[in-house]
Amino acid sequence: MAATLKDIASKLGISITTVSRGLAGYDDVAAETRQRILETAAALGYQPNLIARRLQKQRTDTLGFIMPTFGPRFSDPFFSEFIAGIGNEAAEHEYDLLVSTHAPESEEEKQAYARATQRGWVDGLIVIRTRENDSRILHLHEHDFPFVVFGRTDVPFEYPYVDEDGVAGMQLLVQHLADLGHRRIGFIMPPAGLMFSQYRLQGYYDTMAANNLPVIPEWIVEGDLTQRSGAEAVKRLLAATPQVTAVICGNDLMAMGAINQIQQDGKTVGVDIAVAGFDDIPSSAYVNPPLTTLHQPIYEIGRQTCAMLIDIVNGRTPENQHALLTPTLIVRASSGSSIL
Amino acid sequence: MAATLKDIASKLGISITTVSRGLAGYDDVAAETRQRILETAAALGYQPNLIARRLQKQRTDTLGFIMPTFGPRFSDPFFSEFIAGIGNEAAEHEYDLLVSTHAPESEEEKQAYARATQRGWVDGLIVIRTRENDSRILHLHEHDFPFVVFGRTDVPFEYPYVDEDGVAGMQLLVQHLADLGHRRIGFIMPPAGLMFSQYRLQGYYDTMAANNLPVIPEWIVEGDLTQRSGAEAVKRLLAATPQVTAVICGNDLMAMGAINQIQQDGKTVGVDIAVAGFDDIPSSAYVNPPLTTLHQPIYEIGRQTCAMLIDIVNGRTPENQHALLTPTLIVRASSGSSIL
DNA sequence: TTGAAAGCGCTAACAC
DNA sequence: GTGTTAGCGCTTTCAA
Repeated sequence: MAATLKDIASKLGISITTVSRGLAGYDDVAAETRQRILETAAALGYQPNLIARRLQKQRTDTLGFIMPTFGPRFSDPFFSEFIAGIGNEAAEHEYDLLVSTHAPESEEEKQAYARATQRGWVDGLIVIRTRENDSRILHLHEHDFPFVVFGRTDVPFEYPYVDEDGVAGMQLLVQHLADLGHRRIGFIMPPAGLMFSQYRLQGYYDTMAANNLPVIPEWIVEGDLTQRSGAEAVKRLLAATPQVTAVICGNDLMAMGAINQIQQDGKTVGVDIAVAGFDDIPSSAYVNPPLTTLHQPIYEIGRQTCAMLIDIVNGRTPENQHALLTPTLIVRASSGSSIL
Repeated sequence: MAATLKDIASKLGISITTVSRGLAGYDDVAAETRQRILETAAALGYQPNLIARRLQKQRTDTLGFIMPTFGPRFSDPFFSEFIAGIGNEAAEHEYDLLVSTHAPESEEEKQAYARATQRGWVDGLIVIRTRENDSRILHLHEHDFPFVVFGRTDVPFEYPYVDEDGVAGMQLLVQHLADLGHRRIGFIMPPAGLMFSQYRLQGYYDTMAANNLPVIPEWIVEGDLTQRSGAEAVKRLLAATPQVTAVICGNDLMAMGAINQIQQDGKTVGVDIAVAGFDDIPSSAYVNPPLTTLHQPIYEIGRQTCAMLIDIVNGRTPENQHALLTPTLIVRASSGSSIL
C-alpha cells in the first residue's frame, strides 16, 4: 500500500499538518523538521493522493474533450492532430485531458454533457464540430460551466471560441478556380447540420456570385466527410451535371475519394476536371495528383483552444474571446492550370 | 452551487446516511422515504460528487492512455481510430479515459508513468508502440500496476498484451510479391527502436529466405512512419539500388510518400515498380494507385485491449492474456501484376 | 427502518 | 514552529 501523510507523520512522531506543510514548502516549518520530512517521504516513496487533494481543493485539474465518433472505421487524422494540440497545451499547464467518445447527437453524448456539468468530473470542456443552435453549448451555458468551442454556432449569447474563417477560405479557393477560367464549379459539401458546412457553403455562394457565376442546385451535393462518401458524391454530381469542370470538396478526405472515383471513370484530375479540398491534412500533399486545398493549422488551433479554456477555468478573461483564423490557400496539381 | 446529500437530507429532515442509501437503491429504506428522497434529489438536480465517491471507493473508474506524440504535424489516423476503439469500450463499461500526450522516451513521458503508478490518477493504463526492453513496462510491472499493452516487448516476465502478428503479416506480403515474380524487394522499415519494426523485419527476412531470395543490406532503409520520410527513404533506396523492383513500406503513410516520390521521378507505380504498405488505413484504398497493404483492425484492437484492461482492473483474469492477430493481405493496384 | 459516527487523504484556519 | 480541529462529499459499519 502506498504511503500517506499519516504514515510519514507517525513514523516521525509529528502531526500530519506539519508534514503537509513541510512537503508543500511552507516556510513556517523548521528547516530541520522539513529535512526529515522530505527524507522520510522519499524513503517511503510518498506520492500525494490526487483524489484526496481534489476533493479538498474542489477542482479536478482536468479538462474534458467529448469527441464525436462515428462507426468503427472512424479515423479522421484531424482528431489525432487536434488531440495532440490540446493534450500538449494541457500537459504544459499541468492539466489532464479526459477524452470521452460518443456518436454525435446520441443519447450517450447528452449524458456525457450532463455528467460534465456535474461537479468533480472535469473543470472545463472543449466542444468541437458545432451544429446549428447547438444543444451542447446551450446546456453548458445554462449550467454556467466553463467551455471553449472550436467552431461557432447561432446561440443568442456570448461564448468563447476559436474558429476557422470558412467563408474567407472558400473565397480564396473559389476565386482561384474562377481565375483559372472555371465557370461551372460543383461543391461537395460537408453534412448540412454542421456549422462549418454553412460557412463554407456561404463562401462558395458569395464568391460564385462575386464572379458572376451561376449556381445551380444540382452542383451542390452532400457528403459525410469520409473518402467513401466523397467518391459517391462526385459520382452523383457528375451523373447529374457532367458539364461541371471543377469540384470543391468540403474536406480533404472527401476530395481523396472524389479523385479516386474520377480516375476510375477514366478522367484525369487536374486536366479533365479540377478538384480541391479543405483542411490540408498531411496526406493531401502526397496523393496523386497532389491536392489543392485550404490549410488549417489544426495543432495550433487545438493549443489555442485549450489555452483559452485554461484561462477561463482559472477565472482569467482571455485576451481575445473570439479567434477567427483564415485558412491559407495551397495550390497543387489537382486544380490544374488555366482552362481559358 | 450544486446540491449534495447533505442538502437533500436537511431539506427532508432525515440523515445523510438514509439519503445515500435511498439513492443507492438499498432495500432497507422505507418505500415512502425512498420516494421522497428521489423526488427531492430530482428537484434539486442532485448529481453525486465523483471525487468524493472516488476517495471513498479508492478507485477512479478511469483508464489512462499515454499517447506518444511527435511534432506539431503529427496526425497519424491510427490514433484517431485506436482512441475511438478504447474510448467506446471504456464508455460502455462506464470508465473514463484519460489521455496524456508526450514525446516518446522523453522525461515528461517518464514522469507521466511515474504519476500513473501514484494512487488516484487512473486505475489502469494502456501502453502502445512498444520498444526494446520497454522501460515503461518495466516500471509498471515493478509497481504492480494494472496495464495492457498493444504490442510486445522483450522483458523477462509475463504481461497481458494484444498484438498484430507482424511476422505472419509480412510473410503474406513478401510471398505475394515473390509470387508475382519479384526477386529484389526493398523494405522501408519503421524506426528500429520500435518492437513492431523488429517483427516486420523478421517476417521480411524469413520470407525472402524461404523463397531463396537474397537480402542485401542496401535494400533496407529506415523511415519514421510519416509520408515525408517515406518519400525520402525511397529516394535513398532507389539511389543506392535502382535494380529493386518492389518496395514494401513499414506503414501506409510511408507508402503514400514513397508512391508520390516515385511518381515524381517519372515512374509508374504498379508497373515499373511495385509498392506495398502496412495498416490499411482508410486512405490506402483511395490513393492512386490504390495501395496493396496488410489490414489491421485498429478499432477492434483498441476495444479488445481496453476490455482486457477492464478485466484486470477488476481483478478478473482475462481468458486470453496474449492475443495475436494476423493481418489480412489486401491486394490492390500498387503491387501491379506478375512481372514474370 | 433509520441515524450516528468513522474514515477515505488531504488542506487550511486557528490556536498554542 | 507545530498541533488541533474541521471539513471537502461520500459510503459503510454498527447501534438504536
